Amino acid sequence: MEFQIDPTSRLPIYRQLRNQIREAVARGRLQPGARLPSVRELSRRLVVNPNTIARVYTELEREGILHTRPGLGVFVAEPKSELTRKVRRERLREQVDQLLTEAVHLGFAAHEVIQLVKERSEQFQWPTSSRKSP
Amino acid sequence: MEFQIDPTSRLPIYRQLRNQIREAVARGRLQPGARLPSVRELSRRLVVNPNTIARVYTELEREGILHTRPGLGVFVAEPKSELTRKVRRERLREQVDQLLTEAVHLGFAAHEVIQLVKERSEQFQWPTSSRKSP
Amino acid sequence: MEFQIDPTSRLPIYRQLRNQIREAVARGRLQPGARLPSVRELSRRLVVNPNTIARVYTELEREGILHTRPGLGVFVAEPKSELTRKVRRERLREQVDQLLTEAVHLGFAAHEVIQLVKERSEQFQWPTSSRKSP
Amino acid sequence: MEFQIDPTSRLPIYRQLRNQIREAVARGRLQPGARLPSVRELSRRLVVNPNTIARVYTELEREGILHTRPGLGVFVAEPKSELTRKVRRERLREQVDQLLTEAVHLGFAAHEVIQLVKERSEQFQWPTSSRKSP
DNA sequence: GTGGTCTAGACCACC
DNA sequence: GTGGTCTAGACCACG
Repeated sequence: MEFQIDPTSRLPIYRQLRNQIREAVARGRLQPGARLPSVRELSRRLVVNPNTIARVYTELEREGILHTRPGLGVFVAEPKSELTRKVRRERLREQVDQLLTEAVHLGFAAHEVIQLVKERSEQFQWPTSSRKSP
Repeated sequence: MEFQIDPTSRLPIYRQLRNQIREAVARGRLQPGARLPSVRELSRRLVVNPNTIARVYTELEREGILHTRPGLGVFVAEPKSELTRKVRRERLREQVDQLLTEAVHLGFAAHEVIQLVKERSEQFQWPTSSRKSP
Repeated sequence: MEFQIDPTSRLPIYRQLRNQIREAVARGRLQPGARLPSVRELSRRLVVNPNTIARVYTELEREGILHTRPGLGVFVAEPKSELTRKVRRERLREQVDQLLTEAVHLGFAAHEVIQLVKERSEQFQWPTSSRKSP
Repeated sequence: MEFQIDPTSRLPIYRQLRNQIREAVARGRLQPGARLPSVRELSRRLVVNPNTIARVYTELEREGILHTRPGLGVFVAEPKSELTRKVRRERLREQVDQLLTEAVHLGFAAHEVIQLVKERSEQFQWPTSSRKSP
């Protein structure tokens, strides 16, 4: 996996990296069980303080996306969602409204947005029916 | 227009207000030419520092969403996007990928996301200009 | 609120503090809306690095127990649980089994444990029926 | 006895195994006098470093739960607690408060916790000694 | 080797 | 004033 940090971005480094890992997992480019670079290695590679990398890994572990095996490294966790259906639904709705707001201001038409969502969704790895979710 | 500040949100006040105005415009609840409350009035109504309100108006003016007519007030601007099609398309794609990433981690299926986008899009006011689909 | 750190404990400082805040909230000694000491103040009081205090506050915010109002301080959040009933049940069961294991090894009888749970439970602030939980 | 190591757990291996043995003894699934697998054998079975197994046995021996008879193997010790009633009581109280704190934050009611403690307690093997209730 | 914790001190955004 | 982010560098626990 290639991760990239833009130091000129107003988005904090740890958020940039966190987003990239989240997306890589969602696309299936990082499969469950895959090992991520060690804190120290990624720190050297991105020229970022090890604490910052560790923070990203810790946060993603608390989100249930990664898991740490002490002494061995950090790995992609099996997907699971422990949140209520209601909460999950609400979060999704917020994201959708945010997308639509942006789309209107960018001057797109509704059908263009829907079309793009359909296209891009093919590049993501959607949960199978056996997925553990409420 | 009723704006609401949620003090329990981790989102800064000025971002909450900015988002609400952006969304109100995108939904057509604030039409081009509509006058917004004065900085002083909104400041009183929301119990928020006037500097914070002024900052929001300034930022939205820089984005081309609002327009200040000195001595008269702040108004919703005519929609226009000075960005090239390529840049706008790229921004939309980023937003879509972000939505899809979130959706996967929340455990939704692709068709559920598409369905929700369709539903919610009916509540927004899409441009009527001569813009064509890609 | 009086918080106390035992530097000789094998439990990390941030965990000690985190547990104390969690318990204070659960007992109702810290009510929703109450303001906690600022990072810097608590840092001085406990002679602990500000980063360590900030870490505790951040973690408890992500657990939904505290919330931060930038520039104003950190406050106790309204109680809510976004987890599935199943997950919550499972977590409780684990805690109970852990307690019972400990009790057996300490040489207590079952009725003594149950009696103590009843007694101590009166000192905690249990959710009301209107509590938002799945 | 079947012991299981969950490599996805954030709990160190030696803690997982230690907890499982403690719990098995408390439930009576490992009776006093029972022989545990040798370090070497358990190491092979769980695919875990022998040092890690040895560490667990050593710790549990220090706790008085296991007893090593050189050349013969490791055995479950007779239950005894050398702690004063006061210390034991205090430890139990801490565990109970920890459970109740967790329960409140998970959104349970007091009677639900008490009910679960009663239910689960039937699966444990309580001391039959002459100890009396307080 | 791995990650986890803590300190010290800097700079920024928010109100 | 408040919290948020980042760096540098130390020490410990784990396997």
